[in-house]
Amino acid sequence: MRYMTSLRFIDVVAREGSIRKAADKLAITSTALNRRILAIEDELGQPLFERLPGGVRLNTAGELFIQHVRSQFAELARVQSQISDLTGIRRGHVRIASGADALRLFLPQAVSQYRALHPAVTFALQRCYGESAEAQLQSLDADIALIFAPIRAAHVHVAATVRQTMHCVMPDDHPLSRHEMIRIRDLAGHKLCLPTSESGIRQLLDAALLRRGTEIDVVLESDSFEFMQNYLRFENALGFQIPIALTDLAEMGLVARPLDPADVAPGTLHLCYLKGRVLPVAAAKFLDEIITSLRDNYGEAVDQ
Amino acid sequence: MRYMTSLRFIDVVAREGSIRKAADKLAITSTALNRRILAIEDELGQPLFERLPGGVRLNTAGELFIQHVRSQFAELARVQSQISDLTGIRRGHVRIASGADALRLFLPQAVSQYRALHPAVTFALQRCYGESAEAQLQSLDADIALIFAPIRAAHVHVAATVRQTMHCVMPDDHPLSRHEMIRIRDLAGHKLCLPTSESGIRQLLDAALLRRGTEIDVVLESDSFEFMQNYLRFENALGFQIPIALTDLAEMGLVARPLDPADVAPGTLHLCYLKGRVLPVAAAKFLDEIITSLRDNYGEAVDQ
DNA sequence: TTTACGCGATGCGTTTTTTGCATCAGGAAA
DNA sequence: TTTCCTGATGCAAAAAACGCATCGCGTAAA
Repeated sequence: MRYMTSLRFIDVVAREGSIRKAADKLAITSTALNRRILAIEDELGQPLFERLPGGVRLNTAGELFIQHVRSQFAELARVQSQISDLTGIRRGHVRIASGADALRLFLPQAVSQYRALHPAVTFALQRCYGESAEAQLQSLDADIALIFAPIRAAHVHVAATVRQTMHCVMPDDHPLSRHEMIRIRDLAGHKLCLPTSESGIRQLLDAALLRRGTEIDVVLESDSFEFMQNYLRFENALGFQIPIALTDLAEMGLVARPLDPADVAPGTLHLCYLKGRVLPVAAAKFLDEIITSLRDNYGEAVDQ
Repeated sequence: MRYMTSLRFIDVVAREGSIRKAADKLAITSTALNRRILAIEDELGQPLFERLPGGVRLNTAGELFIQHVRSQFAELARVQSQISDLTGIRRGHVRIASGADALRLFLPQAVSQYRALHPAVTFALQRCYGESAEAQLQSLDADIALIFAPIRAAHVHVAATVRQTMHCVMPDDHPLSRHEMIRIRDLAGHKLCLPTSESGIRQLLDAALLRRGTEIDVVLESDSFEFMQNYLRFENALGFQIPIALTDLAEMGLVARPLDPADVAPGTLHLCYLKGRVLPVAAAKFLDEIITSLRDNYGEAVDQ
């Protein structure tokens, strides 16, 4: 919307930390941008940015204002989406922050299914870990977050949760594949591939290993599930996954076996949005779809 | 704020129901205003107003949008107020919708007291009855409402309540002035001045009179408490008031006597704001002041 | 210490946008 | 039918935004 130009500009300047860089990004000259900002500061009666030798930075007033600006954008998107819905055509843009787990199979399916019904709705999917997902919800850069990690922030509303039992992934001829359920002590002596320490899976495993005092042999660490899953085929090693991320195992000659919940506490997948926020129609309806889908596919999704 | 010009214009057009009238009010030509509206409708992708032969009227999309626009104004005011507070000087504008009761003495005192501490805060006081007060909260034309009537709307948050026992006001030489407490049946045979039927006082009285089946002699009806109070001095009649509106009785040769609560149920004065709204600093702090003051002066104010 | 570089601020001429005037088209009421 | 109101539109003038060149200032490299 045209009348929000100045606000959009201010947002970019705040993100870039520099008027000149923001001007480049916005394809205008720095002088024009600078004057817009001066004009708004003038209207507000006080500066929003402190001028540093290397650029600008929001001051306290600026922090308050930028929060307001971002909520205005989110609100406008919501109203536009609501208005579009009046005509019968659902429009909108849904921004999702998700861990790599759900990005593998669950979200691609869910999004394509939704887009089949509502082709005018577009999506943006951002891969990220727990804390940054919460940050993105708060800065209104994401509408919905789906993360496998404990929720720390009080300003996040959890719309649904799903228990996920940790699974061990291995080539189907791996010795451990004969076990129906795997104990932590069984891992000793085997080669392990682990996600990096930001991952919720890794954190649960680390906690379990520490508790049991098991010595393990980590041969590979990666933040890419896809890489690890492919890697298992070449080196006869063990990977770890939660059910929502399990995909294409049979085709790749892999199998998954649950870890004994007594050893590794099942983690919880959280579906969240910013507390107090009214989501745009498109996002709200998509959220409903995911909740249903989680419940259908993984059992005990809990509306909250 | 300059960037909100178009939104302000749309708001006025919606209120006036006519582009030309709105243009007059805004001191621009109707063509300029018309084009701004067409531009916004164009950007939104659909009209906000239906064109009638006698003007324009919001359509469904317009209703949604205008609500968004008004909440943006309220939000901006809140942020501005919050920013001003950072500098130590509290600025802002507080809009209060109140019944005539509290406008007599309580609010004048409260406002002047607050302005003595914060001279940069300005006030607007709108006299109105229960339902319209609720409407003004919802349309964001008022920040705070103080009304002596039941709260009907679910979207209103009650910040505090005060019980108010109905009082009978009369010249100090009136025969009933010898009673410590007045029963409904005592009113028979006396001349009564009653508020109009929109008033909460009148509604409580009507209910009581109906229940007791008392025949009364209404000689005067008015929506002006000041007029009625002055009138009592000339015709030896009875008026009705709640404690918060009692003022200057002795100087005017008047006395007040409580009506028996068994006859006339005590009413409740409600201090409210729109549910879910975050008030500007100035309004929020003033609200706190009023709550304290109500509690100190009228006892049992209940924070909710 | 000097020099060079990057930053935001500002004066001035140019371009784009907005506004006002005159006018049109169409419905409602006299 | 006539009159009066409404919103919409073409065109010229006024206003705002923009880009260029340049300034002052602080940091960092020479």
